[in-house]
Amino acid sequence: MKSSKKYYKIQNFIKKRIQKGIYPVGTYIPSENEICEQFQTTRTTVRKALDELLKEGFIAKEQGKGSKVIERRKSLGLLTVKGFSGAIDYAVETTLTEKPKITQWDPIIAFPLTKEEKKSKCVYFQRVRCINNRPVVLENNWYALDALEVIKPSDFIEGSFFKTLSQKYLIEVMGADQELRSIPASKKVAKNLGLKEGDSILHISVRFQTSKPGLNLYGDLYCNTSEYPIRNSYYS
Amino acid sequence: MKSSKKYYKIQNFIKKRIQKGIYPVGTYIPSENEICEQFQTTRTTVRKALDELLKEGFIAKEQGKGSKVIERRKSLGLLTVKGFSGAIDYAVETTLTEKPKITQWDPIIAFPLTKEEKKSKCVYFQRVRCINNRPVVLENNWYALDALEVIKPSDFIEGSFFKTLSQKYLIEVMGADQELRSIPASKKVAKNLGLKEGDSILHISVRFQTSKPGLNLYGDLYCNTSEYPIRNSYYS
DNA sequence: AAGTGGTCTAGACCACGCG
DNA sequence: GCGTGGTCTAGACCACTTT
Repeated sequence: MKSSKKYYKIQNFIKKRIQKGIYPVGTYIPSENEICEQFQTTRTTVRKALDELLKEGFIAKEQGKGSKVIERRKSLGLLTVKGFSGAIDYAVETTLTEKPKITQWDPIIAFPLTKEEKKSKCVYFQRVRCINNRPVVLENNWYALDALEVIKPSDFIEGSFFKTLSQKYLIEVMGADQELRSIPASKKVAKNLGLKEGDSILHISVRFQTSKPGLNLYGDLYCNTSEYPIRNSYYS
Repeated sequence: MKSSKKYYKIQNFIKKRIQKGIYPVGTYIPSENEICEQFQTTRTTVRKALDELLKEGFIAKEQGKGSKVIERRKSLGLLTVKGFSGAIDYAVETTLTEKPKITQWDPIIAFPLTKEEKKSKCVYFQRVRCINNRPVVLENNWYALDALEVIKPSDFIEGSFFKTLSQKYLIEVMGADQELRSIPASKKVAKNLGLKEGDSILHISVRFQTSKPGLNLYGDLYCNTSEYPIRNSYYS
């Protein structure tokens, strides 16, 4: 039951300190030798722990210098607006257009809910992402109330739900499934995005899995891609 | 000057044998101890080599059994038609509508070409992907002639360019960048996909990076997502 | 020169799958 | 019981960055 692996303990110890901001982004964590001493172990074990943190995207290793805390990579493959996390940065502003509230599950959700989720009420909120003061993405989100309390509007960190999860609840996004469709805009969505009814927009249904058992975040996004395409990257 | 790392040699040795089919998919590669003996080294080094192959998606480890050769994961995040690599499998048939031929670079390519690519002529081909005999995706592809000879139509393995690259040339796809836009169908594209002009379709611009230096594959895809959405998944 | 991470050795014991 | 991969020890030397 208890994972008594030494490298796992080290890995979690450091991860928690990163999440809590004790090792802030951009700084270096203690050297491998220092960690060895602290945990009374050998470099092989410490390196295994750091390798895991590397895979999870918490640190980057720099030979001759140390292991640097990095911004966790873009919520793991979340499709991003072009430039959002790239070199040419557009200023993306997020507005909370519907504050988190308890409601029923919306049948529009494209993924099957778990038994536990079906039994639970859900929390819903809506955001609009703007670039240059023009709305580009309309985003609806749901999660199970049984898995996480209703988040307060003031808790959104820079409009980001994931940053809130990570920094306030120590929960990380572990993976995502997405479905993409090109559709004509409905009257309602068109109004929200400043478009005409029938204009081509991108509809994304997404399910994010988190490190907290039972907590999935479901999303329903409408994107105006005419000016800012949606982009994503992969590497191995 | 020791030219290369031991684990790297082992890694490449095994990778080549997998690519060549000496270790077919589904079989087990030699045990760690056997590899140790063969290369006169220790398990630490062998395990480092196997860890790399694991990351690259060539093998899966099974405790108590061995390391099994697996189907390389879905071209690394290539967006796939729903069900294509999932449980409910649609039969996707690929038709080569334009055979590979030497031509000029098309300005529609959404990514900047490298200096070497600009100097080179390029190879172009076009395919249509059908489900239930109905066209769903129209796909244009380009690559630099200087980086790879003109591939023969008969060399396409199950309509797949990537399988051809892997099995015939031992080249693997290492990563991809994509841009997605929702657009109204042009007359030409509409005709190819059996749609009306102006219908909403998904336009994907993609650049695949390969393990062969200088070889990138550029793609320009038009997808009818009304019936079969495009899907992708991530995990960490 | 000192400190960091990268590679490697030569062992050990454990957990798991299977006959 | 045996072979497999998983974890771990206690060292060594190298390549790289900084002082």
